[in-house]
Amino acid sequence: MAARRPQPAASSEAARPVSMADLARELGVSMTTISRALSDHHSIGPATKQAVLKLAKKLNYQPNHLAAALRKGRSQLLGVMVPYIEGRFFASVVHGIETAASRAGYSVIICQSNEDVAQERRNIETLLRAQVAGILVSVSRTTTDFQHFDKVRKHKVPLVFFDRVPAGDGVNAVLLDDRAGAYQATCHLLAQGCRRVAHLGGPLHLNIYKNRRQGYLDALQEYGLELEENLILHSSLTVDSGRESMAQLLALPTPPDAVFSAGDSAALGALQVLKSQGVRVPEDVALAGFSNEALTSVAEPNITSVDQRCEEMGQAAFRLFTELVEADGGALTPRQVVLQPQLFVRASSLHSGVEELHNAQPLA
Amino acid sequence: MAARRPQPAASSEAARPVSMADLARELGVSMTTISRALSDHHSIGPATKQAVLKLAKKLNYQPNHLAAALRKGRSQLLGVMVPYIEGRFFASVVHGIETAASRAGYSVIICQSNEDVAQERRNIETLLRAQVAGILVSVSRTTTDFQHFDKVRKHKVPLVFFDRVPAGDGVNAVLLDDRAGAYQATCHLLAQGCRRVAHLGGPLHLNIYKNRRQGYLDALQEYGLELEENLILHSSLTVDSGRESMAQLLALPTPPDAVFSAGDSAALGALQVLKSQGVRVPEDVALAGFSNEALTSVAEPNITSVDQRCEEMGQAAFRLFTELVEADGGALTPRQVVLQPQLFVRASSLHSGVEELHNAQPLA
DNA sequence: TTGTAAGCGTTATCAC
DNA sequence: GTGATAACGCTTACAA
Repeated sequence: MAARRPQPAASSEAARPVSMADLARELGVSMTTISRALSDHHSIGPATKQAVLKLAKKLNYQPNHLAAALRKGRSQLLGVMVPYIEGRFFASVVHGIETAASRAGYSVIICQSNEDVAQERRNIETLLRAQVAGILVSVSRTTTDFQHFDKVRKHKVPLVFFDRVPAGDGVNAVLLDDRAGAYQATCHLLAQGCRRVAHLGGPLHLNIYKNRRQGYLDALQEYGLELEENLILHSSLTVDSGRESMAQLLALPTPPDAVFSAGDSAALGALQVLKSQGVRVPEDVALAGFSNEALTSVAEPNITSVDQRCEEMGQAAFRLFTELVEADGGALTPRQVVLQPQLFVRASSLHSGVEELHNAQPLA
Repeated sequence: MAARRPQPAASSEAARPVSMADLARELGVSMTTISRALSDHHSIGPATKQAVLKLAKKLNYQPNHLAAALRKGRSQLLGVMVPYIEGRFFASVVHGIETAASRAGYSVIICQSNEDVAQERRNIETLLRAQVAGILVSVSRTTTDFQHFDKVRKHKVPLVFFDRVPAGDGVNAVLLDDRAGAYQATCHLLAQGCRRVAHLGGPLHLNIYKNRRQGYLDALQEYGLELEENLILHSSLTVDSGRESMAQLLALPTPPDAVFSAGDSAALGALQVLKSQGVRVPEDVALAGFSNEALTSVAEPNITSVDQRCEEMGQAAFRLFTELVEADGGALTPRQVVLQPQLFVRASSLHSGVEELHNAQPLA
């Protein structure tokens, strides 16, 4: 005799999970019959099918997905990689993905790159070894070289990027129209009568911040306003950098009458400084942020912000994945899905005399 | 000929992933040798080993975890189920688990029960079918019957509960000492000189809220104070219910001089009502919450709160799992790990004349 | 409608 | 130190 069970189970209890072979033996039929009965195949007698199902339930049979996946050459596992899972944005996107995936019979393997390319590379390897049916990824901040993703394509594993995507249009991706969101927010501030709108921007090597800045610029142009360089300040967009930037803006000979921040935390910092200096919000300075974080509804006044449609992004990413699966061999040209953000207008930007809005108004 | 490749690949490109057999054929050695070389087995010549490794790299060989798992009878997949992944608490716990797991070579499959027992049952089935090496779970709010978990034990799959655990001590679990956290927070309020401390509690059928209430009661007793029933209000602990409860408390003949809320959202609601009625916080009413959510540092004044050690909980849960794996057949008696919460004192509860604290003080 | 048997890619046992 | 080969549990082409 050659190979034996991995765990010979020195103890008395064998406790081996029941397999199709067990069911077949018990019922005196072939494994084929069992397989067909369980997978609802058409050529199977209703009587036999019932018998199999009944026995399966009785013996508490659990199909082994690993074995099926090995045989079929594809698993029901979906790899999802995000920079980190904490924080509203990625958690919500993952929620969206998981919900859609589980409905479609997929299980989600979650990985974090921790904003580290090396970790990102390792995760890709791990996912490929796990034989995932597809990979959905939002790239790390430190990723500039995308070779490790070529490997995914080489293995013919469907690959979808979301939110943070490599430059170029040779990839399948779901992203937010950051430019449009920023444009909407800035236009809203201008529509309130503000004419000196400042901008707190993020690092320009990231697409999202470049686009948000562009949306801001486009809005100014739409209103025929001159661009004032010293009203634009770039930073890491933390609460603290928002404070610093705001202090700087207030020190200008002619301070702004509105601020559009490319992030909510910086908007919060700005708000704190404004209040501490006795500047009224929104009367003296109107304020809008980006991301629609929970804090926007906690700060006083509530902060107007651009919602990123996190959950829809997750759903869209999964849908794109399923399309790739269905297209399979058919060389599908890479597709980019662009989601439209939604402006939530709150008290921090309303000049209309309304003191506070508890329920924010989404603006089409 | 019988069975053939699942995807005969009508197109010209076969693109089959390279297997051990391919390496063996190429090098003219047996598969055994390949396997040994790759898994760093002791009986293998250094020369052959190098040759194998080199060829593997050259042909871009990727081990198939599915096949290995099937053969070995155990995978490197870890099932994690939470009620939902959004929100600071569970996201952080999952972060902790994933970080520890990936370091140890495990991949994490994430599931959400959406607070629904039926979904929870389905998820358990899915995880078992995926042949996970273990399951880490925080049970849904609607779970009262725990039979589906018996199935996990029957399959000899290590099972660890965290935070929300079934009653009884027959399970492996990691939990927070909610009583101690509540006790600390209440004692802190009492130490500030407050003598009429109210309590906003959650649904008592949940252990965590029962324990937080108990901690509150213990603190009162410690200070020799009488329990006043009408200072205790139970609700769902949302922002709105916090508002309602606070309004009710302020309407009392003798309103409280402090409030300990079993949740941060309700504490925020209470704060809003206090401020709108011109009651000074903390001078007239001191305030403390539970969970140390991000909002506690956004609200003005910042809200004192009990931190739940989310990440440590994730790490502890994974560590408990590994212990179970190592103990294996050795019938290990179920173990409960209890984590100590940490009080973050902020401006909402400080009578010492300090107006605001930007950096919260953790209290041992 | 049912059965036979090959094969997915790996690991482990035995023999050399 | 190396090789031959069975086995893990499942799906499926083909035969009956």
